[in-house]
Amino acid sequence: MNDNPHNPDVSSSESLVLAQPCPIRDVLDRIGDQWSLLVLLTLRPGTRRFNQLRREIDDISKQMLSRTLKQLEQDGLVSRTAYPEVPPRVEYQLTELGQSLLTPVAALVAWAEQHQPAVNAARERYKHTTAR
Amino acid sequence: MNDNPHNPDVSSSESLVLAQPCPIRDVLDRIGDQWSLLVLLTLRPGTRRFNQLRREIDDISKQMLSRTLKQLEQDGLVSRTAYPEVPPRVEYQLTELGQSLLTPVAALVAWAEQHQPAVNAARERYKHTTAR
DNA sequence: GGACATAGGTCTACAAACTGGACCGTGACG
DNA sequence: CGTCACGGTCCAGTTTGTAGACCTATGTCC
Repeated sequence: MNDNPHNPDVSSSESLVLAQPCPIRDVLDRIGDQWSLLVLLTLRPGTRRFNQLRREIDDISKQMLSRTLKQLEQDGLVSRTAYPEVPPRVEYQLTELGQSLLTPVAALVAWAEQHQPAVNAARERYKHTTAR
Repeated sequence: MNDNPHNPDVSSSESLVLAQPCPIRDVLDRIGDQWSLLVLLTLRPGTRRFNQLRREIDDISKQMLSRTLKQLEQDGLVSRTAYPEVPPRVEYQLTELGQSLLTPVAALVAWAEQHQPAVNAARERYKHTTAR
């Protein structure tokens, strides 16, 4: 399969750093799951309760929020505090690790804000130049 | 609904910056789709052909790679050059915009590498403390 | 005291997204 | 002359996400 005669020396020209068990993949798979970054960003200003997060993110389903929070907690990015009251009260907040992640994420958000016009322009251009 | 005695003044404490039509969501939805960042990172060292990308990323399906590349091209992050040869040759490379995005992404990757032990430790801890 | 609301979930159908493999057309290799 | 390779697309089947009913247990209203 990889001893292809047309394609000499493939293995050495490809870096293959992203082959499955690597830290980049590992972390990217977590935060690149549509919701995690959003939750983290929403927690940036401070502690939030479950439904509060849901309202702020607005189009996340309960199940996904629940699952995402559980993962973030598992990864040590968010801490969960449940108060044994009725109705229950549960507070989520960033851990130190979670806050440290927000630094690079903030850079990403800054990029998004800064380059949004360029992206939109590219999209417009694509619509016009597309041959299909 | 928001006159909950435990939760005074909810509406004013919620920032709601992430309500749907916002640049953050817009860009995060693109790059947070499991594959886009990976493709971008794989293109970082230079031009790549379709199947070359597929081999380097290794567990991406043809369809998703095709779709992801199309989106990245649409957003002006990647350029596509098809040579009318047989068998066809198609080269993808980062645009300037795409390269500019890699700066904050690299910061994220650096975070991932640096804090991977902490994340793994948190996962271990979770496994032990969990009551279920 | 009985109905109803409330917070934080979970469970269950149903819908959307993703996967793996077949397929396409044409030229080069064996 | 059969088979492989390239860059895709298309289809069937599996996985993932969604909306909404439901749960627990108390406080509030009447």
